Amino acid sequence: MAAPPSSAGETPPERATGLAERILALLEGAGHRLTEPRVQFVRAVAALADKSFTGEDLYVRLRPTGLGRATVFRTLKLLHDLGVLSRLHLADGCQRYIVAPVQATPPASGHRDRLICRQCGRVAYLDHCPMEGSLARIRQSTGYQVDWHHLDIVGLCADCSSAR
Amino acid sequence: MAAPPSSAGETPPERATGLAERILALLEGAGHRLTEPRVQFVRAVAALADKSFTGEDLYVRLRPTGLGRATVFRTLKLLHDLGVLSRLHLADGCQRYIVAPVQATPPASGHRDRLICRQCGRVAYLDHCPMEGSLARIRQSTGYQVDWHHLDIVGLCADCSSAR
DNA sequence: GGGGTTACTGATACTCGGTCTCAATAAGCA
DNA sequence: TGCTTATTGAGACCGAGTATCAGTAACCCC
Repeated sequence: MAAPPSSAGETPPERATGLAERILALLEGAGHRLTEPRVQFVRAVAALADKSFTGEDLYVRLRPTGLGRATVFRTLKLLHDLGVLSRLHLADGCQRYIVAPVQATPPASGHRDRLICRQCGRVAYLDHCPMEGSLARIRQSTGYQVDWHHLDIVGLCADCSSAR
Repeated sequence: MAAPPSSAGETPPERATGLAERILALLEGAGHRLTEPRVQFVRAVAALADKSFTGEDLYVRLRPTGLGRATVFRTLKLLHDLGVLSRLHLADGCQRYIVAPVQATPPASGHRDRLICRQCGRVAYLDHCPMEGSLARIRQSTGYQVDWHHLDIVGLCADCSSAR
């Protein structure tokens, strides 16, 4: 169920540029240097915003520019630590990354539940956590003290389901 | 957050034996041979019921009996295909297995949501999916056609939280 | 019980996704 | 300009799991 390799449906250039600039500013603000390989990496990530991708996807995409494998995974980890990227864990065990949503006021629980399109890899976020009302009930019925939960919802986005 | 290697809190021998017999019967019923290594494997799995474990955990546990690495992963896959085991995907990306709950009447949606204890690895199941009521709302607000979802809830089980 | 067929086994090499190490390079600052 | 240090790419390595293959043993028929 990997996203198709074509660039159809990719983030429009002007939006990607804005996002890349924001990520680069964040990187610089955190005291990291803005090197050429990093700028290329961030641009590639921004072009894939709204979609999920693996480290390998990015490496294949960036290899022609001379970027090394270690650098790709290192920068992936750096952006994840900075909160720019977040990890998805799909049912097949495959790990993918997505650009985390930029929010003025993050939800109190510190997480956002995601919808992933199994066709194009696009990701959407839920405004409200469907679990919110259930946690007290779960604690009562199971005795478990819930620390956090992880919810991934997989389906077809509006575009992909209307394209069928 | 790996489960402690001690055998404290393990499934009681008489329950584990009953479970092992049921799994072996299922294996035989599906046309597979009941070899000595398989019986040992199934016993080890049954002793870990209610808990989650990795392939490596099982291999380490069974290695003294002479069971090979390939056989452990092969049998893990076999039991997973038969529906005896199911896979967990934790937030750290680590994959674990658990003995799937044996039910007279499986839920209509064909899945069960799980609670995992981060201390002892024990797994509990929710009777009702907390997502049930939300799916229509999600479809309306996002346009996504939901195929399936994956929910893992992590916390402390009653025993572990009272032991603190 | 004997023999043939074939599922199953353990050893080992391999794959895949990711990390670690290290010497070379380049960004940033005095 | 020169120094310090973060960053880089190459490549070895790691952990979890899979594929291959020759040997073994379970099962079935006689």
